[in-house]
Amino acid sequence: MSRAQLHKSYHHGDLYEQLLAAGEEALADMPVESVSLREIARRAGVSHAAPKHHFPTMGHLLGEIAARGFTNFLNVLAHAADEAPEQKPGPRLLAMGRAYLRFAESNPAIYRLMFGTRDHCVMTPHLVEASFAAWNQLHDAVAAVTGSHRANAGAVHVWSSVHGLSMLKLAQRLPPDIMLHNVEEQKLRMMMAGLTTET
Amino acid sequence: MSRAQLHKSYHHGDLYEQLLAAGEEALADMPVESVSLREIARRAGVSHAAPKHHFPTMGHLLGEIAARGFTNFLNVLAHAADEAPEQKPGPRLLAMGRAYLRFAESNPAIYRLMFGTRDHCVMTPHLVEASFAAWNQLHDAVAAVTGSHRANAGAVHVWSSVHGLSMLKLAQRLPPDIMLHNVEEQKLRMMMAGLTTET
DNA sequence: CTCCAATATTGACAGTGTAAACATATATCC
DNA sequence: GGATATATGTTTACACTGTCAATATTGGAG
Repeated sequence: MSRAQLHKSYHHGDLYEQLLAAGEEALADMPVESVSLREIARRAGVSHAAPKHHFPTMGHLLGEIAARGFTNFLNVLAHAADEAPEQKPGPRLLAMGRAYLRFAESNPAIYRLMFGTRDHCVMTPHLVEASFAAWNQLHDAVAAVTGSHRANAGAVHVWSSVHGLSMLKLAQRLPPDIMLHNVEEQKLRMMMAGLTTET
Repeated sequence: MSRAQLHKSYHHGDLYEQLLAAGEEALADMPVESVSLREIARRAGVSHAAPKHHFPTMGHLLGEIAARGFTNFLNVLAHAADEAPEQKPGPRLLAMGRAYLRFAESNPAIYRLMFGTRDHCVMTPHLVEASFAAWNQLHDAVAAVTGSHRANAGAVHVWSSVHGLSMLKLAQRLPPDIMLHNVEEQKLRMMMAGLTTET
């Protein structure tokens, strides 16, 4: 056991982190149905039962990955709002909407995990907290546009819109010739118009 | 083999139909992660390999179930439009929107299958056709409101809205105290307002 | 230095989807 | 009508999965 000490000890060090990283990696570069607990363990260079000591269940591992997805998501949206061409509530919200669509498109597997109908991931406290934080962020951005009355309905309206569009695109349930960039922009504007129209 | 002839012969008769029915039944009354091909075969009273002679793959079976879901869905929406309190394009579309939300809520498993990100079901020709028909129905209902220009963007807008709301509710990604019936109605009205506002 | 708790491995188990080999019933042809 | 081919069942086998129990190794506290 002389030189093994340096490079690779029996105990892994921070397998917890490594498993999360390996999981995100796997979700990013292989078909989602092949992402198994054993595959993630393989990628972390560890036996198939090792994760048990860090996550009671595969669902908990995926839940934690989803939680990270949410906090990353929140940061991306906040950044987008701050980079909006004009620092007023409307343009800020619109910039967040565009960033939302971009996030879903470029992180499809993690996005599905975040909003999956709990087929896989367990509602870990971290996940509840992170997803709630994301909701609050959106809610506040909407409230800045609508005023505090109608903020709830407004937030539901906006989130439904961008989430629905993201999911339809991911699931490829839209006719293939329809989703030109232009249509996406028009759709976002209809969303904004519905928000600010008094009825 | 005297009396067995009457009740249960070796050959099943129409296992194809029975498998679809058993699958729908299973999706309706057990947690989705327990719906396996073998479970469906069990429910149809047949060995686990029997389905192979009717569906090349479990994905194809599920795809066919999803296709049926879509045609049922189309009928429900058409009926709702015809029952709208006022036979004008706006009220008809609104009635369809409400029916959409109701359908998703009362058929959660099949709805998830229909719009799932192809984790499970295969894009069978039937499925492509049925989902395309549903899209066309919605597209026409929207076009009747907006006129043919902006019909594409309008249909994307409407479908995204109701689909997104349905999915968020199914996935329970909305704060639990927020989704009062009132909010849902407000959201639908914002959707309609966005549709008809010239920008 | 010793011993314990933490954390890894190995092996087992029930369950999965698919495929191949085998059995039986139905339909077709002579 | 009886042989036979085809459709459609069953059984068995395989590789894989998530989880658990038993075992091995290690780092750190006393």
